[in-house]
Amino acid sequence: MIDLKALRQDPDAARTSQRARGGDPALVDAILAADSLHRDALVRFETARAEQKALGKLVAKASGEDKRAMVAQAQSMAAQVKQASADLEAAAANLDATVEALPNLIEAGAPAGGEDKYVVLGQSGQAPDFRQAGFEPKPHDELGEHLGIIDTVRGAKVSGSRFYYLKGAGARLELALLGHAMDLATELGFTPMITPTLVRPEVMEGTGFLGEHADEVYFLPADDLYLTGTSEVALAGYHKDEILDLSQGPLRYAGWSACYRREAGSYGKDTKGIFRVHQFHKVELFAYTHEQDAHAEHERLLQLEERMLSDAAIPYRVIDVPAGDLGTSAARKFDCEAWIPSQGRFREMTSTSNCTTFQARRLNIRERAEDGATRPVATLNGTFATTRWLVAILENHQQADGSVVIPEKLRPQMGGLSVIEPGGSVA
RNA sequence: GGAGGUGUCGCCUAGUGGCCUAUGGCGCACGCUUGGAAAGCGUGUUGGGUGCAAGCCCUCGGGGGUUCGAAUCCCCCCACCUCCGCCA
Repeated sequence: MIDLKALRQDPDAARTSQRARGGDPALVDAILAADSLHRDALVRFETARAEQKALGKLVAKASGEDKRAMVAQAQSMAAQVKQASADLEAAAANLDATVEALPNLIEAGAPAGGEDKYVVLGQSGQAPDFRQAGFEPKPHDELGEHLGIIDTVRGAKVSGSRFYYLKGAGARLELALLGHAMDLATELGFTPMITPTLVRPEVMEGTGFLGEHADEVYFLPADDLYLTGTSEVALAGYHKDEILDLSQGPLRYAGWSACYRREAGSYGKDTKGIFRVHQFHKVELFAYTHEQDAHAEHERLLQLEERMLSDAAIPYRVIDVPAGDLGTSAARKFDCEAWIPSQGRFREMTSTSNCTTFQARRLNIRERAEDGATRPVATLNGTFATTRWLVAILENHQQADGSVVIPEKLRPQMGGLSVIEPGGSVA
């Protein structure tokens, strides 16, 4: 939800943002019109209600003939209030629906335009030169099968396509990766959290995942609960309807959870292996900050993601995601993309978004300003490690014989194992 | 899953249709007192929205309903507690 007050003061900023996203600037004028109608309806309702209250007090004191006359008067007043209330409700619903359609205002500096207008901000880590080593790199699914650590055939037998088993050293590698991510996040001042993955509709709605991502989401009608595609949902919902104290600095959480995605619009894309699956695990960083600190926090989240990618020895580049590809809540988004040797291109591993106050407004998460009034906080999120990273680790660290060297930082959590060999030891 | 109970302000609590503004206590804030403090005394104190402000509106777990008028009566939902059943 955008800031209506700011929109009234500077509608042009919103129009400009809409153009950068490839959206419709006329939406801004529709909101202003709906807002004005709502404000009028509010005044009418409040006036009628005040009158009714005053009259009620007189009725309470009156008796006999007086009272009967006044009750009659109060009855007609009640009808007026009812009408004003209905009008107000309609105006509010109309305003909500109109405002709902407007995505967050983009941050200055975000590239304008669609998906392909991304800007590469930097690159880090060395892509392995397999040609020089004298062999063709295998895709991760082949490596996984060869090593006996990824079983998509049985995954499909048991659960359908895009399901898999991680087995032996594969299971351990994921635990090591996510375990290391939790350790590092904790060391960096994030509170480790294991979050619910089933949430109520209002939480799903509030975090904005029922908008454009609605058909990506699993729903359990028997219980009226949604399966979350990221712990961002539970971490944002955590402080719903609360007034936070950020005087000691931002609230930072690292959420570990299973993630569920229907991948409805991706038939035929990334069908092999575990790159795009219905269920995976993820450690997500989440922060609540003052609105004015959000930009700095966003840069910090990006740095931390980069540090984690380095720990996992994954070569990557950073892109500034263009406005047209930001999603509803984000004002700015940076993705880290790993080099995937078998595909000869970079693929998304992390994504960090600055949602400014957009998400917090919907979820009614505020803080106390110096003058005692409340104001919305900013929320930010970023990927810290996921199952998908195994793809990058396996492919970039494969050797000619199909074995895979485990990144040094992950070895302690794998019992010191340094290489995954076919049918080899797990420890 | 079955039966019963509870939900009022930061905490405890009064309040079964109108009593000016939802009790009272604790806590908290400010003041008086004091060399300074404690105690004592006095004042203030549900929260939220909107407005420069005065003010106005909303708020008794949430949502509907009855009524001129609802914390109070009715319906639905939610959370918690007790007992029974089932279970990793």
